[in-house]
Amino acid sequence: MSSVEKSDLLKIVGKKIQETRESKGFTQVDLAGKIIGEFDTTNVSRIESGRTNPTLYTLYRIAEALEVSLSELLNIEDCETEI
Amino acid sequence: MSSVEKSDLLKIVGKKIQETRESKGFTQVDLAGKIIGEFDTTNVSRIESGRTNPTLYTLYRIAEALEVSLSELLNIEDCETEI
DNA sequence: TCCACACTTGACATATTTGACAAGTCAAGG
DNA sequence: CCTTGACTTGTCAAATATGTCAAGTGTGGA
Repeated sequence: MSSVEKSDLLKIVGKKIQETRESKGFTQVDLAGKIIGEFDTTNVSRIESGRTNPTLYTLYRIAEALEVSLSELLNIEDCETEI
Repeated sequence: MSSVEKSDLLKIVGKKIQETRESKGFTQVDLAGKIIGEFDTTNVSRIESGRTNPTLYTLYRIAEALEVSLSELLNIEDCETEI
């Protein structure tokens, strides 16, 4: 509910993606390789660092590659907003 | 896990947004009005019908306006994939 | 019939994501 | 040193999301 700013939202979600990826022991290269369709490590990097505002479908493909649900990946309720 | 196609994903999420909006008794106009920043009913319509692939921040703003979490709004696990 | 409301659809300009490639940083190891 | 691996950063073209306006559809009420 906290009405997070756009740039903070992107950073929070990016960090969540990064944490999930690392917890699975994947590198960004691994992740990009597992994603459906074409996907460059460049994009992984940009999304993880919050420099880009990914689309729903992109988030979905990342969630799939990370073997978690979209819902889990975007569960930012309990996130420390320590940006 | 079912590896939904892009167009189906957009329709499923769109429908979920519509259902959530209607359950709150909002019209598309109400919703657009409650969304942070500029937002047109045109966009609500396009997103609900799955004709557009919304960005993370757009989804977040919609979730806020609907008073649900992003995670809830994108919980499509239990969705009938009856497209 | 006429009007208002809710929603859809088309077109358009602008901004931005995506995808692709090249180059740069930085750390660990040979 | 030098190389390799992981990641970042820049640029570019193409596709598309967003924001805006205008017009169209359908429904229900006065």
